[in-house]
Amino acid sequence: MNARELLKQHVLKSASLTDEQFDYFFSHFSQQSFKKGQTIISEGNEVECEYFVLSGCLKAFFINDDIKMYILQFAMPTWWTSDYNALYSHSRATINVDCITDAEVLCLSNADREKLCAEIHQVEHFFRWRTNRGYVASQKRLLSLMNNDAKKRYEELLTLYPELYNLVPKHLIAAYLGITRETLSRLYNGR
Amino acid sequence: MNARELLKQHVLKSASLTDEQFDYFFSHFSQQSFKKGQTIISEGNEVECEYFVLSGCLKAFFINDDIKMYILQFAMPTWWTSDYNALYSHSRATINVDCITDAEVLCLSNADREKLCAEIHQVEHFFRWRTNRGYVASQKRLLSLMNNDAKKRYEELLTLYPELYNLVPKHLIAAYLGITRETLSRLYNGR
DNA sequence: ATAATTATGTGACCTACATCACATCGGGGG
DNA sequence: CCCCCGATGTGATGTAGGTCACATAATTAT
Repeated sequence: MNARELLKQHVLKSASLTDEQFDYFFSHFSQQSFKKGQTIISEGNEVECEYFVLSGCLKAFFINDDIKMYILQFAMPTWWTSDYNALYSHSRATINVDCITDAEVLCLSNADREKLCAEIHQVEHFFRWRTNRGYVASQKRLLSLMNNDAKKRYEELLTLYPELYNLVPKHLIAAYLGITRETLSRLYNGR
Repeated sequence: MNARELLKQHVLKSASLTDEQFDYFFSHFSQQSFKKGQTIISEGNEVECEYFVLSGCLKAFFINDDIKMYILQFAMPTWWTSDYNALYSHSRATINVDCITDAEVLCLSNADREKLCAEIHQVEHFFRWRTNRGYVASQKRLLSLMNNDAKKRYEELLTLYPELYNLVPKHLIAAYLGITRETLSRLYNGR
């Protein structure tokens, strides 16, 4: 499926746009290709855009003072990602986004999103629901982090996104779960 | 300040409604009063409404199988709360909301919110931004939970919301931080 | 193909926080 | 006014997961 169709099917799930409206909406996106390992957003820089993943897999992550990485989000096809804190508040990025595999994305600028939301009520509706779902998912992950031990969180992740198992190196899975790669290795190799 | 003015000032921060629009918007809210300890949403029941806090302090919390409580959110004046997962997906509540102090709230039904969002573009805009901010806050808390130890999280919480210190019993602060009351006690009484 | 990274496994030991047990304090209802 | 229960403090001990160290397998670059 091409970029236009993939985005269209995704958007129409939660908003009803006419064909003309969608074409206008789509005209504000630019397609970009990245190689495995390339950085899309890096800490300290301005953040202009959010990204809709067409193919491949990205990660949004934070590096702390001890150079430990924590992964906020994996982003696979039809997922959106960015440093939303920086994007919404027009501040510098505090997280990074890069490519776990080669990837293609559609890029939408903050200014264009706001313009489109103001111009087309249904676009605003779409973005409200996208964030609603993100918010609920984030709350669930918070609860899981407080309530479940590492093993349960690992099983939960693989149940929710089985495709990650082969796609993503284990030390990144660990960084998502909030544990070390050693602990993760011990979890599935029985202590 | 009365309920109408408090909500109006809150809404106008991120949306521009005319006086008539706001009056219409406001007419869909119903005011309710609760006593300390009263339950507003309880696990297993249908969730109809979300709540805008006028006065007092609520907590949204989860109780796990071991009867341990985890607090997802405190809600103070001008904050919104509900079980959004249940509310949005029309399922039964998996979390509870009750009153830490006597409280007054404005109650808006899910159906009315959607109706208002569809009727008034600026209302949809308002709710999009409200959730945007909630999403960013939730991501920050996730990072903090993974990256910082209990002491740092405690200091962070008190810096962000100093009013909680006198308002909320310590065992609830602990339940928010994801630690036991004993550990919290040891943190600020130097081991 | 070979060298150089990068990812993963595994042991020994350490630490933050949990658990359990019991003491004390303080405020609201009878 | 007193009693009782919820909130808090504190010690002794248990444990999940972290840290460090080193070995080995799998990719990537040359």
